[in-house]
Amino acid sequence: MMKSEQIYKLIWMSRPLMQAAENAVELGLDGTGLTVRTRAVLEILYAEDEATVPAIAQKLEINRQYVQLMVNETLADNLTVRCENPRHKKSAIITLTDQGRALIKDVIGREMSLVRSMSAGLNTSEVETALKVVTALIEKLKSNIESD
Amino acid sequence: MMKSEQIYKLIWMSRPLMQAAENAVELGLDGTGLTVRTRAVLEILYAEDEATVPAIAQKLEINRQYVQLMVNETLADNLTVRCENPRHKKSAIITLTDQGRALIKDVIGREMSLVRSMSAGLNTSEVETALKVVTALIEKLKSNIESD
DNA sequence: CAGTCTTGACATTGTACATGTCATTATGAC
DNA sequence: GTCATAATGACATGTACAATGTCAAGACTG
Repeated sequence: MMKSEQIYKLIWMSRPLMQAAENAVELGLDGTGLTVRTRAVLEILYAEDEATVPAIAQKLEINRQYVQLMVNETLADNLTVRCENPRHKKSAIITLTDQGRALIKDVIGREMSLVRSMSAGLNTSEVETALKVVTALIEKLKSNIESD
Repeated sequence: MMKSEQIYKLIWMSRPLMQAAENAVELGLDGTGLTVRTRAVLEILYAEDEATVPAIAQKLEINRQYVQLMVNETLADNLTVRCENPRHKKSAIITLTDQGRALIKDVIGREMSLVRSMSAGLNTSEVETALKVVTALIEKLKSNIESD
């Protein structure tokens, strides 16, 4: 098979991969009250410590209005709180509550141990290469779209 | 970075990859009247020559009712036709019309040439490895889900 | 302080499906 | 053949994940 055919195939495998990944994540979220999307919000806050709604939207590359809805859910569930923003009185800084931090930490921990159990049969350099190739493909696809 | 962290990262890159890929495909579909989904139907028919609606649904791993809608669209646009099925009078075999075949051939051809232009900087063995790793991950994720 | 941006809130719309139901055949077991 | 069961197409309804538009309040810039 030619290289370009393999790349083509690889690109189209992104959908099954994503579906399988999200199904697996969803399973791990069972009982937590989280969805894949609210989980994504908590994950960002866990990594960044704090962020405004528009900042989260930029990270997730989806629009701020929808992120606002997701954040409002996490606020209602007491997983996050609004803190005063010294730079902008109307735009609150969102941070995790202790409860939220514990929850996302637990979720990510369980996901990581699942991944570890899947890592048998794959060696480090192969994974590294795969990561590099996929990163490059995303870059190339995006730049192709913008160049129109 | 540890191997499992890299795998974790790779898995989560499937969404941006898929989005970038579908955006690129959508761009290539501009003016054809096709959507990413009807394109998928035509692609299967191009590869398989013929298929019933339930068979297409199985390939796409989505439910037959939705596939029926997509197929009906392609029938309305004269890209496919219903042929008699000797094995089942009610379930027509769907095949491409000459118009449909020419269209999907052209679309795939343009996609392939785009991929070729992106393949610089990636060598064959790297792509091969990436394909192998991603395939393995999909397998592992799916079997994990089923084992519950 | 006038004009422009940013943010949050809310309403509307769209896409991509899943699910349920029904009538119409088909098929397989007897 | 007959009868139970399954497969198919058609249609209705529901849902998750958003995009888009609009507005008012507040913030920032010159």
